[in-house]
Amino acid sequence: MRVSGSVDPGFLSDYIINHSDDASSGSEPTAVRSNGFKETGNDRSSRPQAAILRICEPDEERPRPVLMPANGSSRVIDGKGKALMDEMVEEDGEPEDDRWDVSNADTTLEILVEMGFTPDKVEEAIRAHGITGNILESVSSLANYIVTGLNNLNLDQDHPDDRNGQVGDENALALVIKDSLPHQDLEIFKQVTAMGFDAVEVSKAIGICGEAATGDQIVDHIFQSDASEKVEIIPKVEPVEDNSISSKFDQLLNMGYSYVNCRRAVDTYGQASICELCDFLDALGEEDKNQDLDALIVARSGKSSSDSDDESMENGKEGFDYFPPIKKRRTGKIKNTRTSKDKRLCVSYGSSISRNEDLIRRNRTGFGLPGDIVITRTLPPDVGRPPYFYFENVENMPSGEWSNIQRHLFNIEPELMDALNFSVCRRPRGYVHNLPVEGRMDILPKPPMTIQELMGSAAKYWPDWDKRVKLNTICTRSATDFVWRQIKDHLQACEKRGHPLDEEKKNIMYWARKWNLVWVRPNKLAPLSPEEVEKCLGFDVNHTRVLYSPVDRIKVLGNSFQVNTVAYQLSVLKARYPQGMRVLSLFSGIGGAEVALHKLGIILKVVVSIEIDEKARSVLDSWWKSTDQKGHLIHDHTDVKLFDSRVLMGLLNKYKGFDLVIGGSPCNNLSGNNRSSRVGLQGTESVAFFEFPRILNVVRDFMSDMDEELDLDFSGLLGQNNV
DNA sequence: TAGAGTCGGATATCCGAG
DNA sequence: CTCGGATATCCGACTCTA
Repeated sequence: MRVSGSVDPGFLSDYIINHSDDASSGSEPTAVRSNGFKETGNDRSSRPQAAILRICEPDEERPRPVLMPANGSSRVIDGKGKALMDEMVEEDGEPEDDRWDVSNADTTLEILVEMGFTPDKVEEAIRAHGITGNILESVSSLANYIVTGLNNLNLDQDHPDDRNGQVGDENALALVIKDSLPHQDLEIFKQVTAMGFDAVEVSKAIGICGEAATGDQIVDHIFQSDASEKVEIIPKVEPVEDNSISSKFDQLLNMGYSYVNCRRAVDTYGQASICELCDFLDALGEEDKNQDLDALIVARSGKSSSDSDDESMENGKEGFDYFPPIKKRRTGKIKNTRTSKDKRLCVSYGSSISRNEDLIRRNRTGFGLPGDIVITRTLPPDVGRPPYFYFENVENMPSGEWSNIQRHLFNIEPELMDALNFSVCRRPRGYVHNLPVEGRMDILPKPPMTIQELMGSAAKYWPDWDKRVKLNTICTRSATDFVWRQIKDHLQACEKRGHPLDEEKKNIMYWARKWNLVWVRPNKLAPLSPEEVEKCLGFDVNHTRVLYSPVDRIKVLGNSFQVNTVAYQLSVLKARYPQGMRVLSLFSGIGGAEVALHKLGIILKVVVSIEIDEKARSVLDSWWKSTDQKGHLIHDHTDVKLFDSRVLMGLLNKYKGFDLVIGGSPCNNLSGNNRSSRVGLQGTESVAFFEFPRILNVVRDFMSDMDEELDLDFSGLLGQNNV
């Protein structure tokens, strides 16, 4: 296990910069969070770590919530650092390290004291570590040195006598922290640091998340914050009294392991201790090594974990509802079954996968298909609440881009779904959403599920040697004459001869698969018609007819959702919004989301649709009119990049918020089909993705503020009633 | 490890309207 | 003849699957 306890250099550099600025100005401090929102000193939710850690006397009021250190404190330190360094040189001689720099000693000492460390502790750390020429490095390494000791504290010691020097310096600092935190914060601080998270990170997270934050939220924040990426956090493991599988699952989740990995761990080794499960999860990160939990367990306890758990699992006595019935665990050594594909997925999704997960991913069944047992999931309360959001994009992105998307969408793992399960065509997509997953339902009528169903009477021309039942992904372009030249000779030879040769079959099938060609007459292949594509994607026939040009119709359809797939995932909204929904539809295209909601029978009270393509907009307009919608379609905004907060706030105020933010951002720079500019999310078109979280956050903040106001109104009413 | 699949882009050429 | 829109042609790499 790696050593925990490090300090975010980013925070420190900010701190140092702010420190130097503020020391001279003395102005009311204001910090800017990474999300761009300003935090003022009067807002308790913005209470930064420096304030939390600041030392205060027992009778002193809680430190004022400022990010900058209190003015004047440096005067106390003035000269002490340099004196200390001089003393060390006198004692130990001049160090050989040329980075040893006395000039920064005062500043480093000052900053550490401002951060809340006792001068004595800082002095001890300096004596042990020295000071380099770089202030940031010095502060970071010294703070780590001290905080590592802090993490090992027993914070439950609460005897007043301890303050009088009966415990060490670290405990003195711990008690200072206790004094400067309200009871609730302290409990959370203890709870989260007990998981092994860095005390400074925890303090910082508590400061940002505010008074009402739960332990889960603090952990989430740490993982979601940019800072967390720079900090290697290995949870420490405490013995647990509650040995139920669900409890272990919760604990592992709270420690910050991914949902998928937690599932894998308890699925495979539900009866192992938390400590062992953590080792197993850590081992998953060792991609090139075969890990064997049994061996770990035996090495630690001398007893195999496989003795007793099979029985209890078979009995299913835990009643665990996080996932389908647990399979009997394997005994003996665990082979490293992870293929290179798994490893790539690890990079893409930030987690590793088990055989079951592998199966789910290979079939792209997400949290379960209609009729399956649904795999439920747990989202942090703050993430799982309305407004709901739903983001879609191609599954096969350049490596790491799904991870990037996740980071901007509350670290929710994408649900991999292939429209093949709902229609005749492949369409492997990733969906990041905060929708509930229980109670999903399919919409009727179902689209054709096989090519033969799709082709109707023309199916009789299908040769028996073409074994295709499903189509490949529908793209934005059809086959051209070039394709015909490739297969024309083969087809003509077939016609003359009456049957194809193996080589001809192979060539014909290559192009037929590549361009989704279907048999429309004997020995005659053709690309799908726009009407057939509409059927495949779950739209009504002639949904795009308003465009007239088949090329345009194919293009806008190729960029669209598969309606049945999306409707299945959105179906949970039907019962929740019986009066209808207010929808903010980004990258609307031809209205796949709107059509899905409509087919679900959800009333579209308001749809604010943003789509840059005029042709696609005209399709949605046409559909809206043809289906006689009673709600409002706001279709004035074309470019999400121009959809700024001012405009958005106007709409939010007008409609009192949105219930759903939905959209699939451009995949141009992500699709494997793109040969010239598959550069990832930073590409010219795909960069528009970042507008999704930007807009979503504005909506969430607005809705959150509205909820608070309602709460206030409600409490006011209660008060009146009480009177 | 070979085969298969991918919400595509840039440029050249064609064609019809004015 | 010019211009603009539509169509044709050429362009691999990355990733998953069996």
